[in-house]
Amino acid sequence: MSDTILKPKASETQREILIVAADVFAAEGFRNTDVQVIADRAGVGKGTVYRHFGNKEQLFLATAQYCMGRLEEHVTEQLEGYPTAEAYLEAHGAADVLRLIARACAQFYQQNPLYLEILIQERVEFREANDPLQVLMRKNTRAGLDKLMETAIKSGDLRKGKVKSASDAFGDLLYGSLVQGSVDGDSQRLVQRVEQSVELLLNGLLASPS
Amino acid sequence: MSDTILKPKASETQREILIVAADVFAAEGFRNTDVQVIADRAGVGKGTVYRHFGNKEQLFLATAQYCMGRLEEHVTEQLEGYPTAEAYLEAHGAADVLRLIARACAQFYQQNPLYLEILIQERVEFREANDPLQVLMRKNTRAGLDKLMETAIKSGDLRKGKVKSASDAFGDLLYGSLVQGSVDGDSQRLVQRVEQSVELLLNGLLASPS
Amino acid sequence: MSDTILKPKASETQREILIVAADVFAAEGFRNTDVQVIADRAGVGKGTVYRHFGNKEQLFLATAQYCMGRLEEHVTEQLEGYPTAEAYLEAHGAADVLRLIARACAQFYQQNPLYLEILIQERVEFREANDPLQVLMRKNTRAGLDKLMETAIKSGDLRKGKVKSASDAFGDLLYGSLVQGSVDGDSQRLVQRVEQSVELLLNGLLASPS
Amino acid sequence: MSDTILKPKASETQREILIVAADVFAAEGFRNTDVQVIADRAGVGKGTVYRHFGNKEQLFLATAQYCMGRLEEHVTEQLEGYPTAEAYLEAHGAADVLRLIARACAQFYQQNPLYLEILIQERVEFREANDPLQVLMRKNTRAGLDKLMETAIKSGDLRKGKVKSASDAFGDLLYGSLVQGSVDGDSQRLVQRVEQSVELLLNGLLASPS
DNA sequence: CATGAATGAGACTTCATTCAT
DNA sequence: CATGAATGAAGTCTCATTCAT
Repeated sequence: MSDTILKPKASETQREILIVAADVFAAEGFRNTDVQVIADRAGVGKGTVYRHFGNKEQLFLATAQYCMGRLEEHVTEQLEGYPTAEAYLEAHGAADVLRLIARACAQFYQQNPLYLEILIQERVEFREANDPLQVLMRKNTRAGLDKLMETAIKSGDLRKGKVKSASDAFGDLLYGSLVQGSVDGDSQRLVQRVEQSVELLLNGLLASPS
Repeated sequence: MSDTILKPKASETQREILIVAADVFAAEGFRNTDVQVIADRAGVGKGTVYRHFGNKEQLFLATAQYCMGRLEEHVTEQLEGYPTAEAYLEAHGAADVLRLIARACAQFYQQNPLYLEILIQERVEFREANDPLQVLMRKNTRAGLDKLMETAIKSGDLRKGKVKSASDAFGDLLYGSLVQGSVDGDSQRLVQRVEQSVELLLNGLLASPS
Repeated sequence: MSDTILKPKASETQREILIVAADVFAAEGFRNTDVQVIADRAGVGKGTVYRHFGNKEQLFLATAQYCMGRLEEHVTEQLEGYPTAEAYLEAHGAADVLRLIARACAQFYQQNPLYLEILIQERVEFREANDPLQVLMRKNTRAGLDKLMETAIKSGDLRKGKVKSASDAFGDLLYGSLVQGSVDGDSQRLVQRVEQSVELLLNGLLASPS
Repeated sequence: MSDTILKPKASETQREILIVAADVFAAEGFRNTDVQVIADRAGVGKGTVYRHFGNKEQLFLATAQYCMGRLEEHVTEQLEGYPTAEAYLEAHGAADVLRLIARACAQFYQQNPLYLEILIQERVEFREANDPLQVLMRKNTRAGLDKLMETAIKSGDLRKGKVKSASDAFGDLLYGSLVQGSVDGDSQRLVQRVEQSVELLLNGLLASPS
């Protein structure tokens, strides 16, 4: 009300709502979720939720964004002090940086299985939206991944070929492993599954590559 | 009144409803879909839909099953006369059978993009059901895939390693490519994307595999 | 189809339907009852039910009439050979004929508790109908009861007073005992309860009647 | 906006809904009643009705409870200043207290004929519920009635006999008279009918009691 | 700014009734 | 005469959103 500093009051409330919303959306699904439930668990009035996020859809998008942010933080933390994945690449080579990224994602979702639901649901519910979050996120993430692959191909670490195809293959394998891994119920072994899949992608399935 | 054959009327009606339902569910999403719309587009009363399928959920599950069946048919058709993928494997080797399966799936979903939505939605809406269709399908599909991989590893076509991991990697890459490929909007190039990804998985990303 | 005698075929089917209908209506209530269930349990098509009884309401009314008929039969059987209650009255006096009627009704509903539900439901569902069955039945039953009371008063068995009041009191006590007795759950002791109540009505509650 | 007292708003709205609901349920019957109609006549949205009462069944039960409460109030008012029926008994004797109770009930339902329908319907629709309102009410009402009868028997006012039987007879006669009295259409003479029936029960039908 | 009572459009589902076979 | 698939009106209940306090 009269904070001289920077009234983190509002954003504090927003954070709490988002944390609760992530749980509820993940557990119930977007359509199934009753905004009243989120308000109740967050200890605020339903009107407050609407005041902060406008409507249910924007609340979900904000929730997804929050989850993505948490994932990014976690991946960055795993870089062992290197400021960027690019820097890590130069130091440890292409294979290790891809291993690290994949493992970091798997760890995050193994620890926060519900957040994976958010990722999947956004795909279903907002596929037609002009700027579904994932598409936006992908532009960033993909740009980074493409640059990484490009560097790794130029350095000779990776086989020559289209950068885009390599990024696609890595990204799709990772996405597929995370989603299917969580479906198969062994969300406890998500890291292991992803690590093994990435290893196979790196080295190839064939005994005698062409 | 003057049908040559004797009324396969009931199952005929069911098929028509399922075909319409696949379109509507895919276009609108499960929760967004109004059963009335399916009934209207199928040219039947709403009660007829409920008479045949019990409720909206079972209608969706039947729709998903129908889509899966169509996919299986398509894949089988691609086997160039071989009765099973196993037979194809013996004749053409592991690499080609995996290429064929992946390409067949990609072709199918490139031709029927909406059916991919059904696949994805089932994952979201019925993740908690005891026997979501996908889980059941996976048991079959996976059993076949595992057997294929096992044979291919024993024959020396594929690198030695866990059968399960190879199946996971191939399945996850395929699933991820299909889903992400459709998201990225180039559902027109789904086949191309999947082919390139599978090629990379077969031969490995690394220039010098370990 | 070519019975020389009197094709009880149709009425046979009707009887079966009515017997089933009585059970279902009693168990589920009129509004809750699905005609399909009656058709199924009776082993006939739903169309057959409608062919015989026109609509659900008429089916219920026919069912109620059937139950009333069964009750009348039972009461008549209890008259120990006397053709009418009137005849029984002359032979045994007013007290015994009232006891007999009450006991016979109680016996019937104790043996067929479900039929009591039919009685009660008709009151609720068709209270506004021009000729609810009960009203019609009452005209007959009441006419008989009134005549009985009139005779008994003239003979000096019963206290002088309005015939109508005596009939009302007896009928209301009987109706109330049956309904409340079934509610209280001791439908096993319906006979006992009715007998005791009738006894009290006959002799009065007061130690010193005015 | 300028109410003198501070919004008993919620319970006020509830009361209004209940009053309307009593009318509609009584006039249409439970199954026949459309909640929308109640909402419209009460001048509120349908959601408001559901917000306050949960579902149609609970709304009906609340309505029945409200009616019972009104009846109790009315009976109490008739006690001419005596705090309880027990007190009235001591002052005026058994016969008069029973007359008073019966007359009070008859008066109430003669003035509010629709409420009688509620009483009857609850019996039909909720006969299987664990705690249909009537059963609960009966426990209270019956406990009071039993105590009254017990006192009256001990005092010598009433004939010796089972307390339970006396209560049953009085209660059943009253219930039967009210229900049948309303059926017979002379709801205008309900009081008269009940008074005469009770008089007969008190003094007995027989000219020469045993 | 927060609240939560009120709202009403919207969706699922049931079932009495019909009618072509 | 019997059948049961088809129909669609009708009714219950939910929940996103608003707004007066």
